Amino acid sequence: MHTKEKIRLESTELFANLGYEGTSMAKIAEKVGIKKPSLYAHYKNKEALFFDVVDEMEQEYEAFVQDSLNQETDTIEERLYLSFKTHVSDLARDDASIQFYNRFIQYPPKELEDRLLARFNKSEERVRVLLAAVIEKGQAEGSINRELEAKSMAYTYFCLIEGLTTEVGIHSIEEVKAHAEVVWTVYWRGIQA
Amino acid sequence: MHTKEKIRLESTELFANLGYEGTSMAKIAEKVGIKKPSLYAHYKNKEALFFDVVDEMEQEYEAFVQDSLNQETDTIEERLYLSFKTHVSDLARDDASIQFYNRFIQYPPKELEDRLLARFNKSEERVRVLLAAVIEKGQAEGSINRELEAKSMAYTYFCLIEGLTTEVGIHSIEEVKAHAEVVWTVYWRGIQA
DNA sequence: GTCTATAAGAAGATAGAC
DNA sequence: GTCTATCTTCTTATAGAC
Repeated sequence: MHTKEKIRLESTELFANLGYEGTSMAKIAEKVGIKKPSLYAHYKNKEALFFDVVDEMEQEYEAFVQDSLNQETDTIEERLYLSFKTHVSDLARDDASIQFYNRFIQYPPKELEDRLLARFNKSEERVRVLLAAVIEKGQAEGSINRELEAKSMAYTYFCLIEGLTTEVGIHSIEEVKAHAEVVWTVYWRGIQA
Repeated sequence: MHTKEKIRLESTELFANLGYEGTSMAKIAEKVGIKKPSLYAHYKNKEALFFDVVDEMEQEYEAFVQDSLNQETDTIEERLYLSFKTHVSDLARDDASIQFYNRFIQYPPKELEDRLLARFNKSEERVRVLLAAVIEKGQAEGSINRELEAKSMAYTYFCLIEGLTTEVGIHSIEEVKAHAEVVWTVYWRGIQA
């Protein structure tokens, strides 16, 4: 693996776990296995390194949602349920990219806030559109309520995912997975025709 | 106001907005209007100051939930809806205590993680019990589904609140409030008898 | 590209005068 | 209790040899 890739990989994990201020160039260098000044041969400064990670995380997150929604199922209900479960499994899997995304969408470092939120906003919108398309299919098929707007139901879906994401830090994986089942039951009752 | 109170007040806001690492003793001192070393006459160190704020925030959060649930209404549905709306309004109100609570429950500084989560876990459980009691009342009255467990429905409620909390950073207050209405509609459809 | 050495500044915290 | 002065450590970042 090229050094630059390794820097991106290790710093993703550190940023996700320790935050922006909590991650020093020294820690990154140590994990990569080089000395601190060598980092500056690959990135102009800490900010440039961080935004390189942001770029990659956005792409990964969108690809993940797309894949989760493209799984083969008989009904739209199953498709949504499977996607929901995949999301939850991913939370539990302690995936650095998802954690990175969730951490900085909520708590961007003050000096990078404007640039970060502009990016995340667009990314969230793209992802919501993907889900709304599946929900609309369910409405066309007649399995999902037609009085509610598809994008409203998509919003609620991501709202629950984000709520469960919050819980991951507090509760055990098993608890979150059990809670996710309950949450899904309530959600499906809420949107079904 | 006593200096110690002012320190607690100003540092709550700074911690909530900038995080633990992002908040320096120098910044706190400046906002309070004293010099940095004077802080150490009131608190042994930064950690002690932080945990003093944690204590107060927990109490405030639990009192807030209790009050939101004790509002006078005709039906349990209205009572839950009103509490939900109060919660959302509070998110939008940019309240430092709620933001503090939500920030550190999700992203505790690594070196304080164990002590913080132990506290928050107990606090969350107490709050969930308060809501479950109201939901059980709804079940007894017949307005809320009896096949689902009250505490599961309480869990989903807080999951949605936490999801909406996440959105506050990204979207405008108006958008979040509009989303909250939609989310409530789906939730109520999900739990009603 | 990677290293050693080092600068320049900010962080948490303490000593001791008033 | 608050201050000035100071210490130590850690931070981001650069200079320049190899």
